[in-house]
Amino acid sequence: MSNDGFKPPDSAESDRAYRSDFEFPDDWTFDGWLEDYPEAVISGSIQIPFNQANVINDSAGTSSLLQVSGENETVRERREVKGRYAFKTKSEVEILDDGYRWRKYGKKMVKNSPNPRNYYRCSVEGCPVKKRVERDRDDPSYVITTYEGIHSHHSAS
DNA sequence: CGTGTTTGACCGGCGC
DNA sequence: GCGCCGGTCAAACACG
Repeated sequence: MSNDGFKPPDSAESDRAYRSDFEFPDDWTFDGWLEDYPEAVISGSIQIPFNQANVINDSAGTSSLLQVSGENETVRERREVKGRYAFKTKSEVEILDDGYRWRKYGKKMVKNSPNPRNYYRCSVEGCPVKKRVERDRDDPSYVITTYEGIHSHHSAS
């Protein structure tokens, strides 16, 4: 398996240096693929459950890759800490259909990155889930999506 | 009219 | 304090 586009951190400290705008706490861990977003779409219209994808953990078990081959081959990296999930997806499009409806509520330029960060909230009334979408500043062919919170519902819309 | 986007203002935390 | 920085609000706007 190729790790192109993703360099596993030697330590939490070096990883934070590598991606300093992502505030992963020191004790962030990988603990399995999303149960909360089982229907996430990888790219375009290709839709597969996460648990059917190929999962690769690094030796420390602190990060992982999700690799899916197909006509739109996509590599994803996922990290999790305390209900916050970050994915790195190789994709030309930033609007990745993950099965939920989102309402954009903000957009900011972040320091040291030429790319804006977009803020979305789940469209379902009262649902607390938010996500951020931005391009990887080091490799703009990747889109980083960070989910926060647990849906208060199960239907996608 | 219903829903979602755009965009500058606003706000709170933090370092100096 | 003050200013920077990231996150959110909300009024105006777009579009079916």
